[in-house]
Amino acid sequence: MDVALEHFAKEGYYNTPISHIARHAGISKGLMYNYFESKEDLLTEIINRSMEEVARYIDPDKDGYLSEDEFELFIRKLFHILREKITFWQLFYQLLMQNEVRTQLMKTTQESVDSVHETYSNTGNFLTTVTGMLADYFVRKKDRKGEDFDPVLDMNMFIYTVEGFAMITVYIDEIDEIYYNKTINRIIELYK
Amino acid sequence: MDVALEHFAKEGYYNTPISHIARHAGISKGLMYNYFESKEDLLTEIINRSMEEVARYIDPDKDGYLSEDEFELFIRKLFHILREKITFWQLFYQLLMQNEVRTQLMKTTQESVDSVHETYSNTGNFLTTVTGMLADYFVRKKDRKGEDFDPVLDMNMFIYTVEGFAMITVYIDEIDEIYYNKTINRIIELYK
Amino acid sequence: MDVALEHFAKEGYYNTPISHIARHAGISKGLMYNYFESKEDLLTEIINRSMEEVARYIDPDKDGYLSEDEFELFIRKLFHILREKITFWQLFYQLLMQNEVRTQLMKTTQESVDSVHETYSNTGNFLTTVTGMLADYFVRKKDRKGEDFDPVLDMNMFIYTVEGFAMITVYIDEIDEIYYNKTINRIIELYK
Amino acid sequence: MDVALEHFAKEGYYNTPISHIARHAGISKGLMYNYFESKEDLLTEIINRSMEEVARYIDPDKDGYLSEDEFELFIRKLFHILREKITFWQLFYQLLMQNEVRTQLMKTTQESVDSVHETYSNTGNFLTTVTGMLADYFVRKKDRKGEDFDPVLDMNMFIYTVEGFAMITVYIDEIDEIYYNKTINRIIELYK
DNA sequence: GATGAATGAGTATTCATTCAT
DNA sequence: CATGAATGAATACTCATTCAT
Repeated sequence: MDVALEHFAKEGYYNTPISHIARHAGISKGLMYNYFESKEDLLTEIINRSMEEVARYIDPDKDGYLSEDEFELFIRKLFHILREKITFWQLFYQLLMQNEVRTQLMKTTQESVDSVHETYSNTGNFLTTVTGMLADYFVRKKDRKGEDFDPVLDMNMFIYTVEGFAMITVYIDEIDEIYYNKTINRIIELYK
Repeated sequence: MDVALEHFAKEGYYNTPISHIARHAGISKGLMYNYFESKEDLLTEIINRSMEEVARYIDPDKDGYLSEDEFELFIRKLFHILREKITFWQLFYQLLMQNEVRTQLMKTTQESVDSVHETYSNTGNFLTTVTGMLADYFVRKKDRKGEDFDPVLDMNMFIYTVEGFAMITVYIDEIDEIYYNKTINRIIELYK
Repeated sequence: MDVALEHFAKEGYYNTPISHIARHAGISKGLMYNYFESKEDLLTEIINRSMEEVARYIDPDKDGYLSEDEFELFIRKLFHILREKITFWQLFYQLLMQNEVRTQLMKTTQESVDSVHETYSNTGNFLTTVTGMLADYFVRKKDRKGEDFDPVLDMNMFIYTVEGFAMITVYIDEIDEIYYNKTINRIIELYK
Repeated sequence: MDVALEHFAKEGYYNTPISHIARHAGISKGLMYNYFESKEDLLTEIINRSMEEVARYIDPDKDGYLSEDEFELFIRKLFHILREKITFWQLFYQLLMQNEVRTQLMKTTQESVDSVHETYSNTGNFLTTVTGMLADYFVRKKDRKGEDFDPVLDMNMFIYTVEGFAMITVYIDEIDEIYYNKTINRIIELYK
C-alpha cells in the first residue's frame, strides 16, 4: 500500500499500472490480487487507511463542541498531519479533481470518517471531515464579534485560506519552515 | 478543441479516448491527426489557447506596475474569467495535481504566458501568471501599512485565499451568487 | 467469422483465445475489436448468421401449416443443412450443453429466428425452431391414425430420434452415406 | 468430487476454478493437490467413478448375451440411472461436445469400461459402453423379424432415439413423469 | 495431512497512432 | 481535406500449480 500510494501520488492513479507497483514492491502481479480485489479496491484501501489515521490523529472532542483553544489545536494538528502524510494528500487532491472519481470518493470518505464519529459536509476538500463542528464554531463566534459579523462569510474565508494553503503546501517542492509556521499563526490570529 | 476540453475536464485526460472526441466532434479519428500531432499536442493547444485568452482578458498594465485600483480590477477580472472558462480551470487543476504532468505543464504555461509578456513563478496555481507583479504590489503596500507589515506573509495569505476560493468554486456544483460576490469584496477589502 | 467458427467448434468457445482466431485469420488482435465488440459478440454474430442461413434454407410455408409432403421435404432439408453447416452445429450443441450459455442462447436463437417468421419452443435442440408447426402437424396426424394415437408421444419420439440422429451425425467422424439416407427414409416412413 | 461434479456440470469445466471447488468443499486449494494431481486428473477421477457406478448398476450379463427380457431390463435400468446421476450426464454431454476433449475422454471411458469388462465403440454417447452386446442383440432379432429386417438400421434408429431422449431429458428443466415412462415403454415396444 | 502465500503464463480488451486511399 | 481499417503495445485481471511451513 505504501508503494502504491507513492506511485499513485507521483504518476497518477490511471498512469500507474499494477505491474509497476508489484515490481517496485518486490512481489508478483498475481499476489497483488490476493491482497486486493482490484486496482480500485487497492485505492479504496489506501484512502480508508489514511483517512482513519488522520481522523485518529486529529481526534476532536466527540461532543461536537469546539472551544477557542480546541480550534487552535485543531488547526495546528491539521497542518501537522498535512505534512506528515503529504504523499497521501497529493493523491487525495488528484482524485478530487476528477469529476468521475469525486462522487465515489466522497462516499468512501464519508464512510471511513463516519466510522470514527465525524460529521461531514460538502463545503471544502481538506476540511470536509469537520464542517459541521466548524459551522457551529463560527456561529458562536458571532457572540464575540458583534452584529455585523457574518459567520458564513468568515467561515468560507477561513476554509478558502486553509484549502489554498494546504493545496499549495502539498504541491510545492520546498517548504519554507519559517513562513509555514507564520502562515499557520496568521490563520489562527485571523479566524480563532 | 472545445469538444476535447469538455471531455478532458469531465472525464479526465487519460480517460478520454481520441475516438470519443472525434465522434462527438463529428469528424474522423484520422482527421484529428491532421490538426494535432498527438493527443498530448491537442492538450497543449487547448491550454495555450485558453491561457492566452485569459491573459488577454486580464490584460494588466504591461509596465508591471499595479496601482490599488488596478489591483482591485485585476481581482474582479480574475474571478470573472474563472467562471467564464470554468471547464478549462477544471482541466487545469486536474492536470496540476499530477506530479508528472505538472513539470511539463509548467513549461507549456510559461511559454504560453511569455508570449503575452507575463512573468511566472512557482507560488500558486491560479495565480501563477502574475506573481512578479503581485510581489511588487505587496512590497509597495508596506509603505501604507507600516514597519510591522510582512509583505511576503500578506501576499502568501492572499494567494492561499484566492487559490482556495478558486479551487472550490471550480469544483462546487452550485455557486451562491451572493456569497460569491461577498467573498470577492472581502478579499479586496483584506488585501487591497 | 468462418475462422472463429472453426476454432470454436473444434477447441470450444472458452478454449479458443481471440489471439488464435486473429492469427489464423491473418489479422491483428486489435482489428478483431473493430469488427466485434467482444468475444461474446463474435459468438452471437456467428450464431445469428448461421441461424438465418438455416431458416432461409428450410423456409417452410409462412402459413404455419405443414402438409404431409411439406413434412417430408422439411425433414430432408433439415438433414441436408445439418451436414452442410456441420461445423456450426458442433458449436451449437457444445453451447447448448452449458447451463450458463443455454438461457442466453435460447434468447438469441429466438430473436434470430423470429426475424424469419418462425415459431419457437423449448422441446428439443436441433428442432427448436419449428416446434409450433410440428405440434400442429402431429395433432392433425391423429385424424389419419385413429383414436389410440397419442400425438404428443409420437411427436416426442420423432423429436428424440431426430435429435439423437443429428447429434451423433454431427459428432461422428465418418458418415456412412448409405445408412445416412436409409435413416432419413426410415424416419419419414415412421413419422410422416 | 461431488462438489466438483456439481460445479463442472453447472458452470462448465473450464469455467470452474479449482478455488471455487475447494472453498465450496470446505478445504484448502493446496489440499486439492494432495488428492488429485491436477484439475484434469480430478475430472478423470469423477468420470471414472461415475462410469464404474453406472456399469455396476446396469450390470448386464458378463456373457455378452442379451435376452429379450434382459434387453427390456437394460433399457429400464439405463433410464433409471440417467435420472439418478443426472448431474454427471450433464457434465458428460458437455465434455462430449468438445472435439478436443472427446478424444481423450474416449480413452478414459474405454479404460474405465474395460475395467468392468465391457466393450466399447463409436456409435453413440450414452450407449457407448454396450454397443457390442447390442449389436449382437439386433443381429439375433433378425431371426424373429424376417429377411427384410435390417439389423444395422434398426439398431441405429434405436440408438438415435435413446440418445435423443437421454440428451433432452438431461437438459430439460422439468420432466413430465407420465410421458417419461410412456416414452420408455414405447422404445421397448418398438425395439425389443 | 493441511494451509494459503506466491507465482507467472495466459486472456480479453483498449487505444494512440499510422497510412493507403 | 478526409476516412477508417489496421496495428501492437499496454493493461487489468484470472487461475492452475507449487511449496515452505
